[in-house]
Amino acid sequence: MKFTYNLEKTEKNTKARLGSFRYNGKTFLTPMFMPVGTQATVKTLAPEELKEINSGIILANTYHLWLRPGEDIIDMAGGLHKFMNWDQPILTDSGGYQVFSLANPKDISEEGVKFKSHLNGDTLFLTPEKSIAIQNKLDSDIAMSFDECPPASANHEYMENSVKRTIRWAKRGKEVHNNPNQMLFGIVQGGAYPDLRKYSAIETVKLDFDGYSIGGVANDDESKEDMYKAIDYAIPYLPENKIRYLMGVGEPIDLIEGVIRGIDIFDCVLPTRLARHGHAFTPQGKINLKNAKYKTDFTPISETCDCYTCTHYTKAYVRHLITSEETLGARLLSIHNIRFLIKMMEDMQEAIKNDNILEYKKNFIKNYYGDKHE
RNA sequence: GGGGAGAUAGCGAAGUGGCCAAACGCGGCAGACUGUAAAUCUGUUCCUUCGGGUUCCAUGGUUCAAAUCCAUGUCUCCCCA
Repeated sequence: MKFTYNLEKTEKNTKARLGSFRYNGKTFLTPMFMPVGTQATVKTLAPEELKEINSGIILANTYHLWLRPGEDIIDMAGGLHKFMNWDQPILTDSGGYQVFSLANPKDISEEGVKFKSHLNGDTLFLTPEKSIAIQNKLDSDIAMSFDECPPASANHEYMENSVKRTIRWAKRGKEVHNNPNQMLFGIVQGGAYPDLRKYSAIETVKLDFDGYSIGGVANDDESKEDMYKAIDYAIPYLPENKIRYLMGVGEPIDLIEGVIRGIDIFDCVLPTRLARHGHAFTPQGKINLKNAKYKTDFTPISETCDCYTCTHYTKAYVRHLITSEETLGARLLSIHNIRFLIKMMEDMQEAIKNDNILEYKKNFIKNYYGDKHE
């Protein structure tokens, strides 16, 4: 293992945690936001740009890299870090989310999951053993157990069977995991059912992973309340001294709610996807730069943001790039949106130190939603 | 000068008697997006007090009914001299 997690402190009024780890001579603090680089790249951004906005871990995807270029080629390149020129931590998702997005319920068996390749329609079969073997070869720092990520709308019976199978899969994956430099995380499922989240957490922890994640949230039409409850149901059963990772969550308000509930790391495609679609996070809420009203707005996206985009360019210019489909627009907005979320995490780290995260939340909501919310 | 083709909503382009306020694409205006099949997808785009009103180069005509048929005019493009 290339790093170990240290829990530094827990905030006085909430379950928010400040943690740290050292990697390649640098110290990283949690709570942390992980930009998503599915295909061994955070879309439109170079590693230097990610470091400049203080990114820590990034996420890559087993399924996508398995299909292209293939784990053997990445192995030949000397592993994912060398291949993509990233010397900070990498977490690889297991392909579990692709069970949700690419497969049908009937394609899921005890053995594994049948997929149709999104590239050429080939029938593929991914198993827990295969997912871990691929991740071992990719040589990421954190591998994820192969899980099923069922829809939030799944009924109790389906969810219970799914949770139990995911635990069996986790066990199978752990048994074949053999990269000593790589941590392996377990995934808690169970939807919004208290008994299943508890059961999943207890049984997953019994398998003794290097960290734990909460998955299956923010799928389909799940309400925010259900998502927060899912976290609350699982957290009490997770060990204090291990990283807790809430998978796939990245709306600003959800990051705050997650941190307050005891989550350490998050990943989400939102900042980069919204960027490509012309949206920007600002302290006063999300804005759509494609809107005509920004045509002649020669002010930065955010006056208070320290990112390269906000310190050098105007809304009108970024809007022009986006509407002209110039790739620099997506890049500048990706820089800004990721920086916005990372800055939130930095502010929350500070707030945890100062035991005033509830005040941070209150102020954030007041600015972000104004009169529209709470 | 002779022969031919055409003029449809912001643009391109279907439609060639009724099912046409008029397909489709682009552009415009908005919306969605939470472990990325996602630089994608959705809605909307003549006017309207939502009852309706006014359109398919112009004018006149045929018809119960015309973007569609006929006549004349205007303009555009192509070929030959």
